[in-house]
Formats: sequence, structure tokens, C-alpha cells
Amino acid sequence: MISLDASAPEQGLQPVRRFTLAEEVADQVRRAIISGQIAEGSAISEPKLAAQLAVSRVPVREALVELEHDGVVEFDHRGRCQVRQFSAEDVREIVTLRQTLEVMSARLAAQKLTAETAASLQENVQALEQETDVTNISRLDVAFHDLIMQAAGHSRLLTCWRTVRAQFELLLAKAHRWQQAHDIPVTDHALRGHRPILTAILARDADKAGQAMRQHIEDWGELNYKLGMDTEA
Amino acid sequence: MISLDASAPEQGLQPVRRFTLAEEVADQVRRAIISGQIAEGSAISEPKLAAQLAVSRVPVREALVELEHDGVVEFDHRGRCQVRQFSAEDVREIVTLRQTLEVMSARLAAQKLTAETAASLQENVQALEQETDVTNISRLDVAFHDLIMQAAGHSRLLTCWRTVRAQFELLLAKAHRWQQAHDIPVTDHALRGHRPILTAILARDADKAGQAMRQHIEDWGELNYKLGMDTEA
DNA sequence: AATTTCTAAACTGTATACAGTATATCTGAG
DNA sequence: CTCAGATATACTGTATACAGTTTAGAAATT
Repeated sequence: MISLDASAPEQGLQPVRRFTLAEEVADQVRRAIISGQIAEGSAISEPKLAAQLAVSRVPVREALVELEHDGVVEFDHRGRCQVRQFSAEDVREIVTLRQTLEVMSARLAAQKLTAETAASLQENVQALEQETDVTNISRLDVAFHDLIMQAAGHSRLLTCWRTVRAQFELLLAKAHRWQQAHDIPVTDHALRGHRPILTAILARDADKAGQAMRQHIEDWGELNYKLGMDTEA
Repeated sequence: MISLDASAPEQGLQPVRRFTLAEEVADQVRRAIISGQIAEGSAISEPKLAAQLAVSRVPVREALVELEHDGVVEFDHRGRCQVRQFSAEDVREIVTLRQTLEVMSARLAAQKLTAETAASLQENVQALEQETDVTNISRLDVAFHDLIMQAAGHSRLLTCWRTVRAQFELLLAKAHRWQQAHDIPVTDHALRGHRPILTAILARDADKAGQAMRQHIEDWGELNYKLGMDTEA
């Protein structure tokens, strides 16, 4: 039985989060972009999208601004919105920025490790090692990196992470789609890379965790470069 | 005489940038917050602000979202907006995140150095060394770090930088105000710190540039901690 | 047939309007 | 005088409306 005294609210009860239409629109559109349902380079018209989703333009507008911060759409100088296309240079940027941000997160996670975090990470890695479905692999892969970011306990680092997270997801999904289309078995990239990071974090070895993370993302980058060359050829 | 053939537009002419009310509102409010004109913790009401600025709520709303991304205001779970207050932990986060981002920028700037960048940086450092007005010192200090970010030529790193830039400016302005109020001469912190960074970048020594930057921000952090202790006591 | 001109549709930026919820003020009872 | 309850004010989230500009298409001209 929990107390209902408002002056002692630390009973595990949290303030009710209000979900706005803008957030829901952003989620839906982001997913549609990541999944390739909305193609790269597509123009996005506020009125049309609003009509499709049966909401007014206002939440749509706010959602698009959010997605711009996520780096998955961009506005031209006239205010027109379109789904972003990723050049080879963009991929390089995403890789190098991820390295910087995630090396930091891995180091902090190693330093601040708690029992709960350790459990979540172990669970995630084990689940990934047994998973075969591509969509679930993607989800678990991203979740691993999210968990470490969370574990770093650095709210502003998390803010930065949000500026690349969706782009990371997008590239990941794109790569998996390409591999499936060409009957290439989905890489065991994450499988090989995550375990060493986990081990280093569990050992509270910041240097080793950072190094493992750097290498992991470096490998991912090379995978993407190769893929990029193939897809453009 | 320049060609007006639209099919050959690379004549130094650029697409006309359209400035929106939202951007102007964001600029004004950001400046007001940084300068302390709007106090930390103040509630910001959309209708009131809109009335003061003689615009509708829509651009104000967009501006506040922008300022939230800048980290200078926050929305509570009810959607109420208020000017953010910075705890000691916040200052630590800002310092450590700046270290990560700016070490990267310094390294890249050293690697990609161009003649123009070199000139701008030298000009900036010289101007700072001769400047005595506090406001101008702040401006030049921030500009130095902006220049290096620009020189890094990494659009996504710049995006991350924007999530802390205003908070950096805010802390800087706050420190200067406090120092002035107590008749303490404005620190020569930037003066001492920038020159070594410049030298390393000009020498195209990424390691040294990164190390100098890390040290510079570390020093700035310690300055802020001391100040924080004084102001809270 | 190609190109220019004119016209109509569509889109963005901004303003206004409305509904539901929270906050604050006022009143009355104890 | 304090506190509970009721009423009024204010605010956010969303929808709708409007103006200026851009884009696309039709008509007209060479």
C-alpha cells in the first residue's frame, strides 16, 4: 500500500507525461523514414502529411522541426522540407561523431557502472547473440548503444546523441535492407563488437571500454563504406 | 560584370536567406537570457512574450523550442516553459562535454587548416589580447571557439556544438557579471589559453592542439567551480 | 514545336480562435 | 484568522484562417 500524501511523492509515482500529437507525428514519420517507407530525397508537404495523419498543420510542423534536429529531414532556403540523402561524406561524419560521443559514453559508463546497468547490458548482449530476425537485431543493436549512453549519466551527452541516433538507425536499416535484397546474410558485426565493450565496462576499465567502442564504430564505418561503394556502383 | 544566367549560378551569389520571426524571437530571448535580463528560473509565458514582442504565439512557440534545444530554457511535464538554472552538476556536464567536442574540433581544425582559417584565428587572438571591454572579450572568446568549430568542417559536430554553445555563453557572461560586481578584474583566462591552441593548430599538430584545448577548458571549469562556490555561499 | 506569358493551385509563415486544464483569486464557514 | 470550496483568469495544445510567394500547368505566340 502506498501513501497518497502529496508531500511525500517519492513512492515510485512519477508525474504524468503528456503526449502531444507533435511527438506522435514525429515518431511515425521518423519510423517511416528509417524503414525506407518514405524515400530519401522525398519532399514532405505539411498540408498533405497533416491530411494523411488527420491532424492539423501545427503538430506536423513541430514534428518536422524535431526531425530536422534528428538529422533525417532538412529544410531548404524556402522552407521546403525533404528527407535527407546521405552522401559518403555524411557517413564519414556520422562515424567520426559517433566515435567521439560513444567513446565518451563508454568511458563514463565504465566509471559509473551500477548493478542494474550491468544486468541490462548483459541481457541485451545475450539476447542479441541469440536473435536471428533482422528487425530485432537492429533494435537490440541500437538499444545497446542507448543503454551505454544512459549509463553514462550525462544529460547533455545524451542530447548530442539524439542528434545522430536516428541517422545511425537509418544507416543501419538501410544496410540491412541492402544485405537482405542481395541475399547476403546479415553481418555479425554487432555480435562480435558488443561483447568486448561489455566486458570492459563490467571490469570498470574506462580506457579499454573506450578503445573497444572506438574500434567497434570504426569497423561499422568500414562496413558502410564498402556498402556505399557497392550501392552507388 | 557577372552573368545572370541562372544555369551558371556559381558566381558568388547565394540563395536569399529568409529570416523568420521565430528566429528573431529566439535571438532576442536568447540574448536576454544570456545577459541576465531574464533571470534564471523565470517562467516564460507564450502569450505574454508574444504580446511584448508584438507577434503571435506561433513564432514564439517555435523560438522557445529552439531555445530548449540550446539548453537555456526547459519545459516541465505540463508544457510550461522556464529559464533553466544551472547546478554545479550542470556546470560539470558543460565542461566535460565541451572538452569532448572541442578537442575533436581542435584536432580537425589542425588537420584541415587553410590560409583563411589561419588568418581569422590569428586576427581573433590578437584582437582579444588588446581588448579591454568585458562584453567584447566575451564575444571574441566565444568567436574563437566558433572559428575552430567552423574550421573543423564537420557539420554534425557543429550541430552538437550548438546544443552547448549558448550555455557556455551564459556561464561566461554570468562569471563576468559576478566578477564585475565584486570589482575583480576580468580574468585573463582566455588570453593565456588561446595562444597555445592557436600555435598548435598553425603547426598542424592535432595532438598538441587537442591537448591544449582540453587543458584550456579544464582551467575554465575550475574557474567556474570556484566561482560557483563563492556565489552559492 | 518550342518558348514565353498568364493563370490557377499549393505551400509556407503568421495570425486568430477554441477547448481543455491548471492556477489564482475570492468567498464563506469554522 | 485559517482553510476549504467555488469562480474566474491564464495558459497550453490544436485547429482554422489568411496573406504573400512559389510552383505547375494552360494558353498564346513565334
